[in-house]
Amino acid sequence: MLSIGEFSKICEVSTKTLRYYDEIGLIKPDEINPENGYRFYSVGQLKKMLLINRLKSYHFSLEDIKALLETEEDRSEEKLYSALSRKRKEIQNKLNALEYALNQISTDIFHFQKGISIMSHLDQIEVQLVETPPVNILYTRHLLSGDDFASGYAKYFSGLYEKIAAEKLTMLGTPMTIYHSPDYDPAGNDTEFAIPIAESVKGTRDLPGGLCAKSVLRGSYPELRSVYARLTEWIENEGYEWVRPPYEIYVTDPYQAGVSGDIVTEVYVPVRKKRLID
Amino acid sequence: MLSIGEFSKICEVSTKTLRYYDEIGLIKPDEINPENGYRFYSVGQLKKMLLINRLKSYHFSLEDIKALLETEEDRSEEKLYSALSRKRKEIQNKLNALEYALNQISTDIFHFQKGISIMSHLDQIEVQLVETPPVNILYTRHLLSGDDFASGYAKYFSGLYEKIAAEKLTMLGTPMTIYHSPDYDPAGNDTEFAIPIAESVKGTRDLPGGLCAKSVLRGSYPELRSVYARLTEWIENEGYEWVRPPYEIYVTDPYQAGVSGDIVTEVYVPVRKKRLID
DNA sequence: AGTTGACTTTCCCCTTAGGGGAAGCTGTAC
DNA sequence: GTACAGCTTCCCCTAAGGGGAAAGTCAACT
Repeated sequence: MLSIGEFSKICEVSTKTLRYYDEIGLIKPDEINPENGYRFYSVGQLKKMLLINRLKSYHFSLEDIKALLETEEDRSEEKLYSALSRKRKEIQNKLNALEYALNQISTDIFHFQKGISIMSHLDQIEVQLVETPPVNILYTRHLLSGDDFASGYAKYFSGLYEKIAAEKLTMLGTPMTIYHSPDYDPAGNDTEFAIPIAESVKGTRDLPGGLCAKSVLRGSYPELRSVYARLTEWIENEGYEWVRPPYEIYVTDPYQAGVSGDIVTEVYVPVRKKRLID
Repeated sequence: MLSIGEFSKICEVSTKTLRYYDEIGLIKPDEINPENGYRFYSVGQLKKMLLINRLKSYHFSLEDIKALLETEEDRSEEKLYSALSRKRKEIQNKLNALEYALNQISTDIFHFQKGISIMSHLDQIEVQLVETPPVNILYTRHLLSGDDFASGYAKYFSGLYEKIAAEKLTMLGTPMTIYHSPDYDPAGNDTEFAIPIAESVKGTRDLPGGLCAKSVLRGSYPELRSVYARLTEWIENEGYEWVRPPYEIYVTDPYQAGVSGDIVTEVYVPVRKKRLID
């Protein structure tokens, strides 16, 4: 039997943590002295504690770890296996995100050394005023949260493509997304996926044309925020105002373009001249 | 002027978040209608908000971001530059940790497919009972937290090496670490760095010899916990008990060995035969 | 036998960066 | 006039413990 201090030292887990794990039922000491309440752990529990530590290093939550460890013997192997496989994907995603951040911060540092201010790229974004024609679109509209944007994009557009193929419709342009939510909600945003087509069948609608402020982004999607910011600034400076939801046209298929610099996205904000208040 | 909803949509920041940032003083709306309390943001604030988002993606805390943005104009550039440089190192470290985790989880999954249980490597660790001679060590003892273990290791051992060189002392072995803390504390642990030498000068002491349970680790340091767990198990099974703090001997210099498999570490736990309670 | 210091116990408050939801007010579109 | 969308404040909740207080207990050393 090991006191909490000894157990703590061997596993490199603080006694605070051990008491907390006892409290939440993750790992309870094999024996508790009923007279003084002292916790005692068996050597057999060392292996369990190390497993907990390992799963923690894979970023499992304590709740998940508890559930995995409580699974009955006969099913535990496969359950752990599938959990690990899922976690590996998550780790890979985090790794990609960190690599993106590392790249960007390195670029920022490089720019600093050349005397370029950090947000100055925003002023370089060009805005045009264009008149767009109305267009008939095949659409599908869903609540979509920021996390599964990539998967939602893939799912809903491939649904539209299937329908186009099945009903032998005529595509007139590249896919686009229309943002209806009045504000940003991490839980989900009202998003319309659409493709311009020739035929007015069921599931299509008219996207009205009109005056738009337009910018073209050559780069990856996180940079879209800068484009919107610049468009908004331009719109205010030139005395226009937003009239309908903005939309994006994906000129290049993001699944075709490998390098992010190859991705071309057009951003449109429908506007009208603001009437001066007298 | 933009309402909180418009500002939220453009920057992809929830209105909850914007109110929170207002509350903590990170970014306050340029104008608040005194009659109804409605928040209004200027287009000029879009750039600031995007900068906040970017710094957030670099894992700066909101407090740090606030401090960076509040710095007076003339000093802000260099301050931001040094903060970015520090953060880049942090990101690199996180990236390395994630890569390690990805490697390990992949190994676990591979083992699963071959039917090898996840913690079974622990049972493979061999333990010997050895009699160690007393040895004279040059030492330095410090409180050291888990985070700066690597840097502390480098700092304190190079200090010892310098002294050995300066005083022309005779090294009798590779560096070692003795763990005095009775339990693990993330804030800092009582750790002694030592090198066996021939001369009994000031700054040396006698490390008593005696019976030890010993294991050899060929692998990276996170695996040490398994070694200690196995040693503890062995010690209890064989009827021994811990008598003094354990220590590790770094047979290979970790700065020389490139691949983690090349690193050899000996772990010693001083023990004595347990007297049976009659 | 007494005392000291190390070890353990419980208890309470604090952390980050907001999310969820209620209750109530306001602005605009029909 | 009346919906309803949008805005306000207010309060509670999160995950994984850390810090520290007050008090009880153990083992070792006088």
